[in-house]
Amino acid sequence: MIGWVRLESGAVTTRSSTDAARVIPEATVARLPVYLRALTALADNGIRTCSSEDLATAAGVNSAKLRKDLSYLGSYGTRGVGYDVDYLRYQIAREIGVTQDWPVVIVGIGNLGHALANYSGFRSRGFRVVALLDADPALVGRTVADIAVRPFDDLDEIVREHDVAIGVIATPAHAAQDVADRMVGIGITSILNFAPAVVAVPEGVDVRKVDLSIELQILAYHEQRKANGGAEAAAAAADGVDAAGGGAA
Amino acid sequence: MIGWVRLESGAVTTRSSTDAARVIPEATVARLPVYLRALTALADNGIRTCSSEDLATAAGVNSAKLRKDLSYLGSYGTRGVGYDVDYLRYQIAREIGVTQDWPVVIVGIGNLGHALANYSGFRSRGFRVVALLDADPALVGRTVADIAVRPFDDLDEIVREHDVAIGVIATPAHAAQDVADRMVGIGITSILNFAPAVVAVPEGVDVRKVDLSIELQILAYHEQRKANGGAEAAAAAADGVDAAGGGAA
DNA sequence: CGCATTTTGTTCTCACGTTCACAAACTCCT
DNA sequence: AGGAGTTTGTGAACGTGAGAACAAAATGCG
Repeated sequence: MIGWVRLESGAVTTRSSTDAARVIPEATVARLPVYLRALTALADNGIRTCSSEDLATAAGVNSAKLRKDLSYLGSYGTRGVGYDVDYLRYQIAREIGVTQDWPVVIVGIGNLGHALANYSGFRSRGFRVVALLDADPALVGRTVADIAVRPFDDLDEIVREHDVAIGVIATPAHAAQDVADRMVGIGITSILNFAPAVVAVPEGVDVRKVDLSIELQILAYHEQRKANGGAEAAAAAADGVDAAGGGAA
Repeated sequence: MIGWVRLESGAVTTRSSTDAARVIPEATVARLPVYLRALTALADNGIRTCSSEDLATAAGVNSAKLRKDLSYLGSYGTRGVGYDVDYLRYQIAREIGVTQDWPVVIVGIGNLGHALANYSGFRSRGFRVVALLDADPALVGRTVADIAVRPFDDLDEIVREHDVAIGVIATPAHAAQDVADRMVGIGITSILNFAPAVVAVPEGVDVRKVDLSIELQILAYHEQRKANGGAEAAAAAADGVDAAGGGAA
């Protein structure tokens, strides 16, 4: 009976190139880029093979979680040996979709937009900034990171021309929803929002939010709890609650 | 027997000013700053009272979750009426710890560090940048956001002088672990890491990681799945998996 | 005063994510 | 070839989080 449950033997592999029961949990998806980076670091150090323990250490997770995460992609390791660094790296990159190049537009070229435009990590990881947009006429025409800033109204044209699917919002909070609406209207289906505001989008559009001050506030909360070394903190620590959450990596 | 298990009846309320079984789930802690911002927005619009439904909409969550989150803090609403905006705002701010001012240092004044130093959202939310540090002598002495950039070696002195508990790392990846070690060594217990690297810290130190390209990679994954409009995507959609994860806000 | 209405706070159930523990599978050595 | 040693992949137990649903408490109206 157990033999029948295994999915990668014989008949099943005759499916299309991408294989069977492919529902990767969101938590796993969020860690795949971390593994990818760790593998790249290992490869740069000339390491050809690694165990789940090695990779887990490099990625800052425990090895059981790593193995389970990888198991959602397929069986890319060899028991008793470990993983081939380059092979696994390619498989993860393919799964995430960074073997191809993704064009992105950045809207809002203030402090943060400026920094994002100059951030080399995008380019090196499969993302290409095809345009910088800003509604402020004073900024339009300036060149940032070798890219000319264009008026926000050019969004339609640019998105159509480059077939852009991913947009980055780096505007002040009050402009964020308008920008998002406009992006969605043109067919952008993934948004990375740096503006400190909640943006509502229709179903089918993904939004991820990066909020600098929220991260600090979360740290402040834990910091405050640590500082209150009183009775309640002690009680919490006794339960092992202290190290919970964003704790030791 | 069940009666004995209940924790908040009678005697327990005679504890110290902060009340009893105070274990706020990490997921809730992460949302409190969002509620805080939504409340501030409501207050700015002159709204004095709101229902959980109103606030939930403003914060982009559902009202049941909001009420449950708030219930961990205490009973600050009035049944049949709703919440007093200012009162609730103060309670959340106090819980997070942003009624006081938190001094922070930023290490690494490159693209991103520059943007962070200029980010007004920190100051307005209870965080004060007390120093900018960089190891590069060429940057030291420059002024960014009205703050002079100082050599990294001044870290000890600055942290002691201002009693800094929170450090921000905005260096290149290869320097991140060194900076973190140094920070931890001086007594910093909360780190916000923008460098694209995993930093290991001892227990008791909180690290939060903000990684721009990882966020894009997560979006790329979902984008790729949407694009593969084939059989597997259809099967996933039938399960309602499509909108999962970072989906509609 | 009592009743209908509103809205909170809480309980219950289910789904998701993490961790443990172990069998399966591979290598290496004798 | 066979056994000892390694390491993966996964089943099962556990803990946390989300959402539905409802009881409790407040208001307002007749």
